[in-house]
Amino acid sequence: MQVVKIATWNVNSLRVRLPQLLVWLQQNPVDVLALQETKLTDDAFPHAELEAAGYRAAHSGQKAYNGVAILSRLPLTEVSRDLPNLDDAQKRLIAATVEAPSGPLRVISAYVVNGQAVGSEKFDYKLRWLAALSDYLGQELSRHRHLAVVGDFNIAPEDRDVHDPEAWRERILCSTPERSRFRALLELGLVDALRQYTDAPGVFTWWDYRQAAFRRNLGLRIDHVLVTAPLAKRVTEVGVDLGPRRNERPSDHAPVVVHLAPA
DNA sequence: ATGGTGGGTTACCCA
Repeated sequence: MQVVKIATWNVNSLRVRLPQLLVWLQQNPVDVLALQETKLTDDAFPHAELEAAGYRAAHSGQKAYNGVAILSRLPLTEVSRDLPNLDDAQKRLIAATVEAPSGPLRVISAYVVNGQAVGSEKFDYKLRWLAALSDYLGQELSRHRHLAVVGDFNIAPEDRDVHDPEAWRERILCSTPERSRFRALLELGLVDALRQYTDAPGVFTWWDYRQAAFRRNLGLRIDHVLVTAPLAKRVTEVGVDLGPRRNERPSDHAPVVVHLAPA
């Protein structure tokens, strides 16, 4: 049986990032790649280019904003694009079952609401969206033993995930209500794969385009891979690939990659 | 205290 490699990457426009994505997949032939912020309608999704690279894909997108996808070298079944319990026009969630030789793996690609500023209307929408995600994951966990929720959570779970915790204290991405909602996801029975792998501070996945934040490593860890306990036992490696963030015209996020030993 | 950068579209946008 083979190791299964899964990754997640907020590409901030798949139209702009597709060439970089194809290069990255060639160098990092992961089995599954979840994307966020494709910013494409479904009819504009580059299925042909990805198929030529060996990947089929399920996408849920819209014009200009949001958009999530799951790319896979293995068959995808049971694709779902709904977030129950929330009347939401924004395309922020897609789920599919990856039919791996070692057994089915449920993958959910999520682009959590950014929230703009603590206390704003968008912040309220973020908290409601996270509550609906919790409800949905509760249902999914009752059906799928090997499940991974991956994507841009727009939450830095702890101070060690923030370059300057005092400057970010109770600000968007770091506030207590957001961190409580993130902990609630873990309390459903999910494990933060990166934190199972390492206690190291200063592991970041996002750096603002402004103020040369990447060069100065002013980052936050807001992209995550959450796995069920049976999957957590199979995790052998978790890493953030800084390579794509060094590209010209990069996404502001870096990919997170997880290796799973055979079941 | 502000604004900076880079996606998107042509907006009092979104991150």
